[in-house]
Amino acid sequence: MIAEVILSINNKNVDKAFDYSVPGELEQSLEPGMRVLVPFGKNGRTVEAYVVNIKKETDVEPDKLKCVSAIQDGYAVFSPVMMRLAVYMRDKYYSTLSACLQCILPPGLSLTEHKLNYAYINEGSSKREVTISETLEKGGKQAQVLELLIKSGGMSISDIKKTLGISQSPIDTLAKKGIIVCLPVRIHRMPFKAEKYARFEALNLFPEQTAALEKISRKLEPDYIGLRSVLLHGVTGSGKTEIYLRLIEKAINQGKQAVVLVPEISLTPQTVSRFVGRFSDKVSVTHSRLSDGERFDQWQRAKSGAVSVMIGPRSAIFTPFENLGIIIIDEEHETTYKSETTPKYDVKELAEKLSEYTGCLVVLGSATPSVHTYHAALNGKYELIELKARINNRPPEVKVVDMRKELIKGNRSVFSYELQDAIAENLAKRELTILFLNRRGHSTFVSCRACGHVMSCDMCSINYTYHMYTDRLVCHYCGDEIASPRVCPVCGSEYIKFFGAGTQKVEEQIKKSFPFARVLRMDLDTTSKKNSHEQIYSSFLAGEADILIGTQMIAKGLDFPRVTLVGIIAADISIHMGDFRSAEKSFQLLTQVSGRAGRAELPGRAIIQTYNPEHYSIVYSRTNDYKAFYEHEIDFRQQLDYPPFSHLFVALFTGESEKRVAQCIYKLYEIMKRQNTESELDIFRPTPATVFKIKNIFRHKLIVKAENEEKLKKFVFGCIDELRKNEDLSDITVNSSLDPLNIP
DNA sequence: AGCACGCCGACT
DNA sequence: GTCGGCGTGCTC
Repeated sequence: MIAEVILSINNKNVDKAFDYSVPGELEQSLEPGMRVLVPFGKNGRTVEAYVVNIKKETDVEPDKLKCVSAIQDGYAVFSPVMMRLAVYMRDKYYSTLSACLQCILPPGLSLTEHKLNYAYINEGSSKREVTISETLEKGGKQAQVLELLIKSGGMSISDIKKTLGISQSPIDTLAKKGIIVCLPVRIHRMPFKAEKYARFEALNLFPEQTAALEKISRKLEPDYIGLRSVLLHGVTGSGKTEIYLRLIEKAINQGKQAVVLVPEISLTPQTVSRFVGRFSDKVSVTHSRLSDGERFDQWQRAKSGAVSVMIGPRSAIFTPFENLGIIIIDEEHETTYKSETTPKYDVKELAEKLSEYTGCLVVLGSATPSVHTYHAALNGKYELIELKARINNRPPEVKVVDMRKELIKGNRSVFSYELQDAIAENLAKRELTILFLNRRGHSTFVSCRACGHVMSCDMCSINYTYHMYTDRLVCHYCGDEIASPRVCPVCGSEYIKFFGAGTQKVEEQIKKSFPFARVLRMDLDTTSKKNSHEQIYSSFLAGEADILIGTQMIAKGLDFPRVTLVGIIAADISIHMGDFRSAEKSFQLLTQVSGRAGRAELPGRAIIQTYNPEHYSIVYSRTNDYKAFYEHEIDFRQQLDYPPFSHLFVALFTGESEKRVAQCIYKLYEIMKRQNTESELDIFRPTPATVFKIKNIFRHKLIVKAENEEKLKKFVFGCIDELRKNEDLSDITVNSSLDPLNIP
């Protein structure tokens, strides 16, 4: 018997199947999809490997053939479907099969197996206990451990360490002395308790929802033939979640399982509670804040059939369900669905493949679908299903305020008169207000009025952001901090101006204008502590504040039922990002934020402040007209031949020496120019990245545009290989991506 | 990736 | 005459 294996070595040179003979005693138990240990190389070092095939014969000469040394887990960690998916990923994302297989496995698979993680008192020694307590240092660490174990009878080692605030060594010593025993115990860590969640009963459906549900659930019938991908385009509050829940219920009733993908930022207890409230302990959740062991446990629970629904970020697509019935991708337009590390997979593409392999249904949901997906839907790749009605409430009334006119009127504050009045009104009515500020790229910068010098971080090409509480300047890329300058470091002038508005400035201004208003702030600074996010949210919901000021994070995932006014302080930011997708991103963000207003029985309104009131992303988000926005945007994309009409390749070269970075990427450019004989590809001159320096590392990028994805991939990766042959790139990091959602 | 093999310069 | 530089090629 011969096993074909892929080594867990992430290198193109060894990314191929190697044959090993299987010793007789393993023949019975070995199956494809298992992890094994094999000797590899001249000195036969032991390497982990994945069995991809089992066969009778091999072409490898008998004297070369080595033997599988051991089986790792005793079961197949890869199903045939996941193996197939890995092969697809390798080809599609230009990666190695090894890296793809490792990406599919949960982190912590290897760690937990044989670790001694549980300790208890050695029964044989209990009689000697007293004697030992004499010999042990009183109040010493070993004595404390012993005392704890006597009290509890037994504990997990990590808990002992946490409770006593000690290291592993006292425990090891006690174990060595034979006083306690350490064991590997399978402890099922639960990241949440199902019984803590209130039951979430099925809601009555509105006619539009019923129609949508019927259309989609037909696709779950065993005899259904046709398109198995759906784009559910439903405005905020149109009841997409109830449709998801009904579809999952149907899949479960058919003995199938469901994967629900949610952007990491939206993976809040509120989101989870809907699913747990409906399906209780059939639901499992993974997310990046879980430990490797906890994530492994959730993976295990899915594999063993203990749960039928997995909620998680993009990596949850790899949940090892036996009989997957449906994949739901909520907020499908979010850019986090594309991985930024190799293999740079796009989870929507993987879902499509899984649907092809297993026949499962794929449902993409969004109030503001990505241009890419909507275009695909109009071209028959997805069945487009729309929900136009908002349940329970009216859409918010959206006002756009031209800030240029405010300046003419003599209003130099961050709030327009209109927004000020609205806030005052809301305070008087005791209704809740959200003020949204997209701080990214619009940092409050500090400059000299005399010479115009802008204070910026020496290590990153980023202007410092002023933090009022600490009266310091902070670089938001590397975290560097300096004291606020009193005089200009260049010309010595005392006229320093603090420009723009950060959330702190907004908070300060609110407190000045409305001294009695109770204000909460939610941004990176106030949510750095664990659970602070949750605390701010619940305190706002409990009515402990009138106004919530925040960045991105208040736009996503959190439900604010009692908010009737949303103020968008500066809508312009995302419009000027120098990326062909900035209008799309801006439209999505504005629509999302305005949609926070008026989610209960109270009507809501949103005020958008901007210097570009005529920009189409603002015009159409004001009227909440997705279709009109899409038409405008797709036209623009077509005229300039941008995606989805073409594919973009972006190479990012980074390194300590700017000269070397520029030189190397220029060499790549020259190679590309030379090889582009048919002029099929558009190759742009390399330029510094938008942020051209981070922590003293220089960044330059090069973009190639082409119609044919396969040709583009072959071409660019071929050129990079060519460059590596001619040039030592050991001082340069090359990061290449195809159709990235964020251009550096 | 890791390691051995191999073919040319300065040294006990 | 050897020690050691890292280019090339192989690993079941």
